[in-house]
Amino acid sequence: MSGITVPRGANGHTGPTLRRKPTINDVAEVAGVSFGTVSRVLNNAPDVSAATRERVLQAIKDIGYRRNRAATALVTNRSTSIGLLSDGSPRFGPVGTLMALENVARKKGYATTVISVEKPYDQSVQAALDTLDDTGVGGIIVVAPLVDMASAVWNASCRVPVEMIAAGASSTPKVFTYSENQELGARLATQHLIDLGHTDIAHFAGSMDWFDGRVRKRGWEAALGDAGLPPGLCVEGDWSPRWAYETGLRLVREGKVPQAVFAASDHTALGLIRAFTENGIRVPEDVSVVGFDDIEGSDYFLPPLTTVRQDFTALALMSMEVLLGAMEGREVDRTPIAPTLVVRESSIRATSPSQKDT
Amino acid sequence: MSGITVPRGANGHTGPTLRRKPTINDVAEVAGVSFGTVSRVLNNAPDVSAATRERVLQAIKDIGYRRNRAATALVTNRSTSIGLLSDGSPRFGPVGTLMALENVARKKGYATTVISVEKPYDQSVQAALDTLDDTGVGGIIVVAPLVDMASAVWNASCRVPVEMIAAGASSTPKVFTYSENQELGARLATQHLIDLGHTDIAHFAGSMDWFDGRVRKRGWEAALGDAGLPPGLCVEGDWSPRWAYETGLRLVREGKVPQAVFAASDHTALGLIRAFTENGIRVPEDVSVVGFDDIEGSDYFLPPLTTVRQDFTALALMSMEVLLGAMEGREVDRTPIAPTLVVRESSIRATSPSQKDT
DNA sequence: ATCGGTTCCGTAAACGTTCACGGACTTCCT
DNA sequence: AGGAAGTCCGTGAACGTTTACGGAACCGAT
Repeated sequence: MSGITVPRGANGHTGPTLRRKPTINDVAEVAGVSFGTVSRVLNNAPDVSAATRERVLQAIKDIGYRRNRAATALVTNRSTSIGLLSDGSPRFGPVGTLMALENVARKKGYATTVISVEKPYDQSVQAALDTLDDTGVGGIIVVAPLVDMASAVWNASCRVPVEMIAAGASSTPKVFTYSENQELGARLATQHLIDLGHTDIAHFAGSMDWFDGRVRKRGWEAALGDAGLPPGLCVEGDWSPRWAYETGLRLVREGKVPQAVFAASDHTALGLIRAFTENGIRVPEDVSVVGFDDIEGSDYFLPPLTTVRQDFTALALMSMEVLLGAMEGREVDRTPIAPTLVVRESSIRATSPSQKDT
Repeated sequence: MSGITVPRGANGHTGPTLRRKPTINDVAEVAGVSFGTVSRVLNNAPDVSAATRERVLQAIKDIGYRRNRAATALVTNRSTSIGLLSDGSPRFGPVGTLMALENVARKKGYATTVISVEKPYDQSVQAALDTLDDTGVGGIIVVAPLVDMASAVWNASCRVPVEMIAAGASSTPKVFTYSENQELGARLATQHLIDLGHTDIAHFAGSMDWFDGRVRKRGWEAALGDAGLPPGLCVEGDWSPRWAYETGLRLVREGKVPQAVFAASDHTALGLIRAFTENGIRVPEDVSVVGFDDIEGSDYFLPPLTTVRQDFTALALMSMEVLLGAMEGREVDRTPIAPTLVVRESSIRATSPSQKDT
């Protein structure tokens, strides 16, 4: 089983395989020109007649020539791929961003190589940045929802431009950031509850280890403050339905269930809705809840969830624009994307004045 | 804004940047040896004394040398990265697989470049394969849940080994497949319902455009057949909660709600549970339902969902093993991973004999 | 002292491109 | 007719490695 070696350059599978990758010289030969000319048509340089260009193009097609990226990268010292760095979490936001990023990169003609990092970020981030640099990326976008990870990025050094997508983190000379305006999203959600007549609005926060958690909480506070409302109950969790369920349970046990709650994520909302429902507290009749993320299926929760949706495609588009700008020395506009509120059935007008009113 | 050009090799940002990437020659110079020797220690070839090796290593560290992958790739004609191809869908299964794949690749010392394809697969798949080949990947894993995409892969040609992760698709000489044993997963789910005493077991299927949809349905049929039970109602959808909700509604309208249902995905289960619950049909008291996927939060659905979980990490590990095997001409074991059933509260023992019994 | 064998290291060619030069034609003007 | 100015194309060097080859220095044995 293990003694079999494959000749260099060959591979085990059969089918319509080429014997050897054709080079620029092969093309030159069949087209009857010099390799220099082929190179010119490849980079569509001006100094080549229409006739020979046609001939070369035909030759390229005939023998199935494809440009060797390694050779090109070697001589030009610039690359046609960009690096993506993320924490390994399969969470909704990061993954959505990643997918969208790959999409726009491809459409702009860049390949993306992604690598994810793990827990002791101080080491892993620098290593990942280096690996990415090795593979010849022209720039790097890091999706850094965790503040630990972000500070590792700040401390790291890198030859190529690094952009960080991190809600509410600040730019440094070395790495600049871009993000959705999640604070606005949180304000939208809270304001919606306020507009519905609620005055006792609690927050089931996400983890404060995440920028998203921090900034969503800040938005909630701000909306309340602007409306002249006292800050409601705020509990800080870890985004999980489990945590939300358990603290939801605790709240009903202690008789502290609020009139309305802004949950930092749809998953959080899911957990607390279960806690309430299981105890005869109806959503939205007894308590309104709004989530954040608009994950798949949130429109079919019981009840369908009012939530805020982020536009990952727009985010990806913009941040790619920003990175490309940095790579080419351009300056680009960097106003953040605004999320939108989507109103469904989990939030409803306050019927009675809040029980807590004096 | 556009007249500014950056000197070649430089980039806009400041910080502890290196002026030029040090080469093997720079190392040689500070170590006082020839570049050949440096190359030897880099590839830890035997013919170098401990003393000079140490000196070279120190020099490498001192000037922060890193090997230029493009140059290496150019001369060795083998690469240290593998390509990942997927459809762009952010669905649970594919994304989970992708993340896991990246993880094991990294741990094995391979970078991954991912690219996703869009609708007319006949063209886009071949193009993507070519692009991947261009970037110098040593092999490609395509996550092909859609049968259209898979056949595009079958028809495409590629120099490097291609592996497809597609449940229940067959291998061809050109591309070999690997997958979880999802049919087993579906059997497990259905058998669970049978063990609970249900005899009228319906299937809310996924899309038949997906291997996963096909194979999960097959598993349901097989389990029923093996138990000597008549095939129950089967409706084919598109995985969405919306579809499941609406056909769930139709079923109650037509008085056809079954005793138990195996839903092809958790999202499907979510939709149909809402349809039932809204109409006073209780889950699990009136109808048991089991899902498939174990998505985040399914343990906090109302009620917590019995479902089947796939081990993406194991899947990724195995398929990487298989691909690496193909790249190196080895043969490796290819028995599929078995998913596991996770029993929660949405499925319950049948109380009365099925209403449909004659 | 000479020789064969090790051990270590330097040298040159090659990988497939890009790019700056410069040369051979053609064309057009005076 | 004799350039000058274009137009098109070939040539050579370079990019940073790997690898095969060969040579210098040393060793112990004759």
